[in-house]
Amino acid sequence: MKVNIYDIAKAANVSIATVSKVINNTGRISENTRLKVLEVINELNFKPNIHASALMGKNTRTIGLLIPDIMNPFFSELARHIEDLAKDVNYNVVICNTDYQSEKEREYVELLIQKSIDGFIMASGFEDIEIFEKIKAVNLPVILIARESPSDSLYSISINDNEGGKIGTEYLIQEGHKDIAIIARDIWTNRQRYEGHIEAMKKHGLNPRPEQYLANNSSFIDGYNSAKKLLAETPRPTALFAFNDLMAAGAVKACIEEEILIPNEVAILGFDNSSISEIISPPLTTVGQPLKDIAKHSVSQLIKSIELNVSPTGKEFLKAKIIKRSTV
Amino acid sequence: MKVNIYDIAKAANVSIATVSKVINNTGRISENTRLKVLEVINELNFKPNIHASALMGKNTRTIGLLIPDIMNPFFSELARHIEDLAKDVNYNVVICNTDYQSEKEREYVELLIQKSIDGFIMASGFEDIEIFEKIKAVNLPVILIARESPSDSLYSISINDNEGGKIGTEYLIQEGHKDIAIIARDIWTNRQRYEGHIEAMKKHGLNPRPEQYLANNSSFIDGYNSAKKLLAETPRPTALFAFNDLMAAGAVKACIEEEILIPNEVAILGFDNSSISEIISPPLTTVGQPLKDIAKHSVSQLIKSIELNVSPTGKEFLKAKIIKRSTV
DNA sequence: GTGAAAGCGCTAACAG
DNA sequence: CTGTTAGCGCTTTCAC
Repeated sequence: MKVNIYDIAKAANVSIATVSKVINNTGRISENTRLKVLEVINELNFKPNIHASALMGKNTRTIGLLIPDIMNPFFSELARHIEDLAKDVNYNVVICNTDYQSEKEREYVELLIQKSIDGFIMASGFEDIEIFEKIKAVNLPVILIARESPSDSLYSISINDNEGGKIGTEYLIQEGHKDIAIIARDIWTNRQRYEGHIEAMKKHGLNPRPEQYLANNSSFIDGYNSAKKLLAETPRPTALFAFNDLMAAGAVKACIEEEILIPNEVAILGFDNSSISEIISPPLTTVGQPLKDIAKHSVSQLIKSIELNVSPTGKEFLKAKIIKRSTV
Repeated sequence: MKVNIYDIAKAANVSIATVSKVINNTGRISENTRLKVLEVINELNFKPNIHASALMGKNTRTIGLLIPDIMNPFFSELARHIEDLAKDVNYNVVICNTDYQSEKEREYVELLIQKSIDGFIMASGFEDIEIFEKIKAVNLPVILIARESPSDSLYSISINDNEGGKIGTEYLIQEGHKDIAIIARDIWTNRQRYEGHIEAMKKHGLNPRPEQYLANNSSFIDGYNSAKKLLAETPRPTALFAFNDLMAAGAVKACIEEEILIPNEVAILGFDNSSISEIISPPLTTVGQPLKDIAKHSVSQLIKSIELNVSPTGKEFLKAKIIKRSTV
């Protein structure tokens, strides 16, 4: 029922080696037999068994995408673009939700290595560097995205998070805000952004607030809860800078509930420029990440690494910029 | 470097056949050697090569998930739950975005069949039934979700869309609305919902509006555009029933822009009860689909089919129900 | 209970 | 240019 390379060889009156060669475009084959074989392949609708070639060390044409949570619109957009791009070059992507948990990151990496996928695109927290050793050990390329590489031997493509925190804060200051509260959880990228925030505040002679990470998680409800706390404080901060759009959306909701006018009574600045920022009302002013570019660079870089069998290294930084809408 | 079954056999002083048996819990093995082998496996951190077993016809422990668009929160939630559930039983899921295009559906199915994944969960449009024949031909189980099975030989788990359209409309009527406009695009599920809507309208002696499918797509912006058109009509409909939450969110935005009060001047009813419905303001009243249950049933059913090698058939219907929030 | 050996479908020397 | 052959790492009879 399932047709294999022997069936093709027989039908084309050649050996399986010849068939293999035309499939892979290797060796030297006369145009005549090449055409003949191709014709038979087409006729019998033959698709080479990927597991057999994988056994021989060939690519599986699937890549792994590790993200914290596909329900966060920033990551679902990223995933969408990556999947589209991968499909264009005939790769599949298996998606893994890590919730920023090292344990899950480890499990997924091991599972995917066992399946000998061709490479990783990773957008999780990765506090645990040991994970990367595992991947290096099997010589698989990995691209870190939306998070600067923690090591020189890893290729990363992301914005400069420190600068992101800085330009967001500068913009808020420029709009007249002096008392800015941060809404975020404690993960690597946020620590960078926070530092940028502090630097900007100091540069302008302003005092950063003492609390740093009010939330234990990064979703809508965490943003909402953090904002509720912040809005109850006296003096009330005049601006809320959330380190992702989902949390910013939660803050917007908190303000609406408390009947606090945005942006007049409190300004809200998000981060990411994910689809949610245009969906909510008022639409969110946010520090935009070049999502599409991140996706594009990461898959083209990864595919290149896979097919040329080289390991990319270095850090690539893309520009974040303020996307002005209605909440600041 | 990579340890294989021979290494284990040698280290445990048994044959590879024995090792294979303890891995797969097949045949008869004395407790002693079983323990011994297990110990060695652990020590050497041996993971059987999946491609080799796949070649022998075993499972690959990966399933395919075909959805229209991961950026739609309904599907990203679905995907998240499915992925979590799959991970619990050590399965990976490869996600494919079809945009409701038969062409893409076909390509993905062929690609995934070639990779001999173990089964499909499909939530796309599938106007083209021929796709299912392809899957049947290789004897792979498939679960249709969020879309009633078009054929008796396919297992589907979904709400009854006709009823969903009906209860949404009934609710709107009960709240005093007589002029209800539909916001949707022309796909199978929406046709069912639309029929339910018509039936409910007629039952109450009301005239359904003539336009059916204003949108060519199902996203936020399509909902927004459709709503803009509808809001400009005279007489203006008093209620907008969008067939997904994202479009409903677009309608909400359109109303806010036009300074039309929700729900006093126009009511908006969504469909799905996806996360977006709580994020926007005012929060969306919607026809809720039991997303988690759909996810749970579909993966448990699929895994069962895979491991018992049976093909599920029949249609399973879950209940949709009105989730009251603030837009009606 | 355990092992020898055949073979899953393919690739890659190597020989001709 | 083409074919023979030896594996890749595993499962599965079938003897013992």
